[in-house]
Amino acid sequence: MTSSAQKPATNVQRAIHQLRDKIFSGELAAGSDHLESELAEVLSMSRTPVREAVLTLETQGLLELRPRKGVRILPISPEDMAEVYDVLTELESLAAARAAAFGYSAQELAPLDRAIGDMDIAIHSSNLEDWAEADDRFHRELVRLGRNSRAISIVEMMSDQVRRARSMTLFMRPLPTKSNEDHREVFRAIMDGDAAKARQTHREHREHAKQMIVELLKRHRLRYV
Amino acid sequence: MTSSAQKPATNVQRAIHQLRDKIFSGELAAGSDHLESELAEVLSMSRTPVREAVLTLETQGLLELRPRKGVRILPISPEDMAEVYDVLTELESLAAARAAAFGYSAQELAPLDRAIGDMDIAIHSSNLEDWAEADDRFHRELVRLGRNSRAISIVEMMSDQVRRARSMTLFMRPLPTKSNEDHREVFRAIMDGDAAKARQTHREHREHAKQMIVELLKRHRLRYV
DNA sequence: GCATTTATTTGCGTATGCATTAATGAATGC
DNA sequence: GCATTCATTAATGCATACGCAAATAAATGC
Repeated sequence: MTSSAQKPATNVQRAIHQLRDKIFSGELAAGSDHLESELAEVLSMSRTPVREAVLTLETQGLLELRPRKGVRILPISPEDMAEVYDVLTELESLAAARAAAFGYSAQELAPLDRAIGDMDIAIHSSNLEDWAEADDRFHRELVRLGRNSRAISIVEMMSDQVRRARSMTLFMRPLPTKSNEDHREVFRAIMDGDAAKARQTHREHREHAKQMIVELLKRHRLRYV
Repeated sequence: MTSSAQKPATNVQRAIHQLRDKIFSGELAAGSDHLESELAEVLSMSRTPVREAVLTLETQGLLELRPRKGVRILPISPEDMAEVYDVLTELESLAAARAAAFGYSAQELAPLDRAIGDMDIAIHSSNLEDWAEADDRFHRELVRLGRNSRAISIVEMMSDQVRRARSMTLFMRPLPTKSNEDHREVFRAIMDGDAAKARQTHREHREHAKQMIVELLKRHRLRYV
């Protein structure tokens, strides 16, 4: 569920996909270094497509190329996460405002509503994985409704980082009950076509989330690094 | 002045640099298609580094890879520019707010002030190129002061697009006298540490700019495409 | 022993060649 | 004359090979 989908036709795409999976699963641990040739062997293809994949992943902020020292899977510091969240906050809030302004029908907003419902269910059954999945869905759908392809792809990149950080800290966080009230409020503002409120409400929601996860990451770092 | 700087050590970097220049100068025209081998010949290097450069430029939104049809230099539609400006607006406004909150000293804000002064001078001598250069400088410095490396690099990409659009429409626009009043107001808010005002003022500034350039692009398209 | 120089290894950047497959044009049937 | 199939062309995706330069190890001088 971590990366997009389909059957990758080319080796470069396969490499991107598989490397992403390995990064998200932790098989390629944050902070670890890997030679191009090593990755090529693991993926059983030549260095060429691996190199190209790695270049792409570098621009996506998942890893870093350090000539002669291999590619380094980027760790996520609290400072990084603060940056990521600030960017996310701005672009998602923009999307919320625009979504409200577009005046979508209830039907068009159904996926959003459904995601909120699913989060409720997950919270009641204390299923954090399900909650995280539905939360992702909510945010992705929200940005999609903002209809800005550049914002969409930037947010996607930032969300990747959030997902990585969350996977390290999911077990540490309290049940996000308050969070879903926020979602409902954003949803209502969009339904009502209140752009300013949608923007502001969502901004506050993300600012809380930021504070929390940055805090968790700091604690996490203290314990493990 | 279009791309960053230094002496590129590797061919990939040279390729990126030179291709960027050719795109910005119009030597590689928006909408035109080019084979990898063709570009390789022009840059007098093999296809390998060109391919890698092209992959990078694709993620930067300057061109598009269309297998078997060559790489297409992306044209800039008014719709694209609206997207670009919306993203820019959010991230720059964030930077303005943060800059204000950081409480920079007058000395630290000097480059900003200088850029504003240079714009004044350029406007009085009706030198649009100089004005554009100083305007870029102002915005780049502003974002830098926001101290968010992700926002900085995203804004850089978006600014590239703006610069391309501007180079097509610079001669069509009125002298941006009002624009510099905006800059001054943003500057003052930052000096005063008024984050909310800095954010809001800058947002409005960018929204005006967006409206104007999108309008110009529409006219431009009508005339030339 | 320690520092400095020299030798060796090895990873990367780039060039080159080939197989695949999409696009183009020719040829055939209707 | 038009559509469909087949052959041809050619651009790409990838594998492979190689030289260079950085990093490491070895050797030499002190």
